[in-house]
Amino acid sequence: MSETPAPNAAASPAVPADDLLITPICAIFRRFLKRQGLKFTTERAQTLDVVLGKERVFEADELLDEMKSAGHRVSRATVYRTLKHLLEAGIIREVLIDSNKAHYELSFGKAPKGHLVCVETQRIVEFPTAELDALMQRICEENGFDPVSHRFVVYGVSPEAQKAEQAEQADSDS
Amino acid sequence: MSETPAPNAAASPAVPADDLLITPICAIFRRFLKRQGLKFTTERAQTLDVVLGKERVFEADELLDEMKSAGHRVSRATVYRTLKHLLEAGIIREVLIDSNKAHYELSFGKAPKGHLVCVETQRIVEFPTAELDALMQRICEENGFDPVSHRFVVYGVSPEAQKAEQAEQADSDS
DNA sequence: CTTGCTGCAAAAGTTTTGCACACGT
DNA sequence: ACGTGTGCAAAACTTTTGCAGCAAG
Repeated sequence: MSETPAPNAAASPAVPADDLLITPICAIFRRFLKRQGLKFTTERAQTLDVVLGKERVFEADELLDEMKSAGHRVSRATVYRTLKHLLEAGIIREVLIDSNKAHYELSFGKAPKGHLVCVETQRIVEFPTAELDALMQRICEENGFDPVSHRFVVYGVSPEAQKAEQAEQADSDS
Repeated sequence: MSETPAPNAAASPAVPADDLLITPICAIFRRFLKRQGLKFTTERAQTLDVVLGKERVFEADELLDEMKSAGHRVSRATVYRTLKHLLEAGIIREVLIDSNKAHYELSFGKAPKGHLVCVETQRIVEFPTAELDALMQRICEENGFDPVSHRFVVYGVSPEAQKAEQAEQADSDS
């Protein structure tokens, strides 16, 4: 059951480049489904809708909660199944933040981002990764690989957590 | 229950730099444990021993199997508990390969490595990441973070998998 | 109508934990 | 002796799956 991680490459054959900017993502998803002999159901539409509202990294359970809050009646199973399709359609991509649960982000049309994660508070800051794309190319060439995507995660202690730590120190001194 | 990912930084205060090259890792682990008021047990020694033999990325269950093969009687629970301590001691680090299970590698004294993963065969190639250390510094400075570590994973299609794919194409043409 | 989809509940896979007993220091 | 550690089995969590009824094309 080892899972193929976010095959962004699948997005390229999915939609002609020209359509990328003018076609609503919803239509793109519908086309993707049709091409695979799959159906565009209410649940899938609602899931996509909530996903499109996400500006940051999210996880499956969080998405489910948000959908229920939005008044959509959808099962956990369906959310997981739909996330798989959104991955294959290249509309979202997987972000590796920790090894316990999957994290996703909207990827449509956007360049891959780096993620700076606070090891104390789990706060996540995104940053652009222009130089990493070049590095990916080079590494792949050197090893005969065909590049698909890359992930760069930096772990550190956020300013907030640093302050909290200092406060703790002061406490133990008293 | 969110888990702190491989705090490599914990390694620095653990052992004076001079000892790094002359002290057996076993002694370093023992010291680390003593400092924390923990005990150096047979099971922990055996786990460290098997871990030291690993040249590549490994996972918890794989480690347990290998230990049993080596004739060590140890429980799964103890392996997991010991991995936590090895992480804190900075002797191993976590490698994010997929979001279903944790992967580790021996990190002692070694610079962080990048990983090139084949999305088809899961084969992993390591590569050095000198330029990424500098990038980590810069990103952390820009955001007021205190750098701890970083992970860079590139996904691609390995030469083997490319060949297999071409063979498949040829098949469907016939 | 035919085929795929949903929800439920159960299963599967990894990691954690409570408890009684055993072992380093 | 004291305070940790260990093993076991159960629990916790995320993700997957089988199945019966339901809905899209």
